[in-house]
Amino acid sequence: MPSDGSTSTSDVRSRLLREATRLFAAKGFEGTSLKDISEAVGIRKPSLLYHFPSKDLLRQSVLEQMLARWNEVLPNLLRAATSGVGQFDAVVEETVGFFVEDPDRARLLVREALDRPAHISRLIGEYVRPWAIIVCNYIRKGQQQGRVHADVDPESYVAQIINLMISSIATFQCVGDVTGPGLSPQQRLSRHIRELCRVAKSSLFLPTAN
Amino acid sequence: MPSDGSTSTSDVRSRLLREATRLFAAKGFEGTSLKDISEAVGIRKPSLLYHFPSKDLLRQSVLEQMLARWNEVLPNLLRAATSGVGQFDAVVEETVGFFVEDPDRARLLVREALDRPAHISRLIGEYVRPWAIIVCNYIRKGQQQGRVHADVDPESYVAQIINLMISSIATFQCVGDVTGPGLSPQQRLSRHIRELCRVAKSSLFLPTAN
DNA sequence: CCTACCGATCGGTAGG
DNA sequence: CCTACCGATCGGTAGG
Repeated sequence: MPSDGSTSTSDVRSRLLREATRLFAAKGFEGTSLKDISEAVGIRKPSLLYHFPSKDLLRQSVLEQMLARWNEVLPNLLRAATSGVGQFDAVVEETVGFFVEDPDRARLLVREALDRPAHISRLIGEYVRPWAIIVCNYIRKGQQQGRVHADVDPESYVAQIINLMISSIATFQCVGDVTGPGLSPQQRLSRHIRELCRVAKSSLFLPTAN
Repeated sequence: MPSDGSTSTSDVRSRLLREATRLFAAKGFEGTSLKDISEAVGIRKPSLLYHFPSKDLLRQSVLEQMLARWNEVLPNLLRAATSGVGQFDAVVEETVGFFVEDPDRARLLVREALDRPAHISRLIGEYVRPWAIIVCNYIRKGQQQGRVHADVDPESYVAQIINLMISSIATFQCVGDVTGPGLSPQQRLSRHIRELCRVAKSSLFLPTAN
C-alpha cells in the first residue's frame, strides 16, 4: 500500500535498473558505486544486493534490458527495410530514434565497447550481424542496378554508419558545437540528425537523375 | 648509468605517461589504479606520486601530452587544407593517421567525452573550432561553386566526420567485424579507413562530370 | 527491506 | 626512489 507517495508499488527493481542505467552511462561502471545507485532509489546498499546479487549481474541486467527494448523495435525496422530509397530513410531514422529516445543507450554501448570489446563483438554477432548481412545484400543489388555508388564497400559502410549513429548521439552534448553556440540544444540535435541521415544516404546512393 | 638494461636512462616520467595512457585507454580512469600504472613501469605507487602529485594531475598530463603531439601534426594538416579535392583527401587521411598511429588517443578522447563532457567542449573550442570554421567556409565556397552538395550543413557535417574518424578507430577492434571474420585485422583496418574516407568525400562533393 | 560488519583496495602522506 | 602507514570507500555477507 503506497501511502507515502514516493514508492508507488514494488517496482523497486525497475527503478534500480533505471538509476543504474543513468549512472553507468554518465560515470561508467567503475565510476559508479552500489551506494550511489541504491541511494538514488532511496534504499540501502544491501537491499540492492537482494535484487541483484552482484554488481556485475546488475551491469548485465542493465544491458539485457536495453537489448530487450531493441528487440521490440526491431520488427518495425525490418518491416521498413525491404526496398527503395524512402525505406532506407525509415531504417536510419528508426534506428537513430531508438538512441535519441534515450541517449544513455548509446553511451552504455560505447562504454561497453571500450571496457569489454570481446563482449560487444559477441553482441554484434548476435544482434546486428543477421540484418547487417541483409542490408549488405541490398546494397550489392543496388550496385548492380546502378542505384548505389559502385565503390561502396558494403560491410565497411554498414559498420561505419552504425558506429556513426551510436557514437554521435552518445557524445552529442559535447561534440555537437564545433562552431560555436547560438542554437538551442533541440535545434542542434535536429540539425545533427538531419545531417547524419544525409551523410548516410548521400554516400550510398547515386544522385537521382531528375 | 643503465647497467641492467631495463631502465634506459631516467625517462621514468615518460614511461609512466606511456603506461598511464595505455591503461586509461583500455580500462578507463576509474578502472585503473595508481598501483597498476606504477607496477607496469616497475616502481612503487609512492614513487609515481613523486612524478605526478595526484591521480587527477596524471590524467591531465596524459591528455596534455596527446594534445601537444596533435599540435605538432596540425601545421602539416593546415598546409594541406588550402583547396581542391585531392587536398581534402590529404586532410582526412592525415587526421585519421594520427589516431591510427596510436588508437589509444581515440579511446582516450571518447572516454573523456563521456566522463567529462564539459572538459571536452572546452578542448573543442580551443583545438578544433579555429580550423573547423576554416573548413566550413571552404565548404560554403564549394557550394557556391557547385562542387559541394547544396544540402550539406557545414557545421554538422564537420562535427559528424570528426566524430566518425575518432570513434570508429576507438572502437575498431570490436565493431569492425559486422559481417563476420575472414580477413586479417590489418586488412580490415585498411578497408575500414578507405570506406571512412570515401563516405566523408562522397557525402560532401558532387560527382565529377567525366 | 534493514543494521552491523567484513577484508580488500583505493588515493595519498610521512619520513627517509 | 623506498617502506610503512593513514582514513575512506569499495563490493559483498550475516543475520534478522
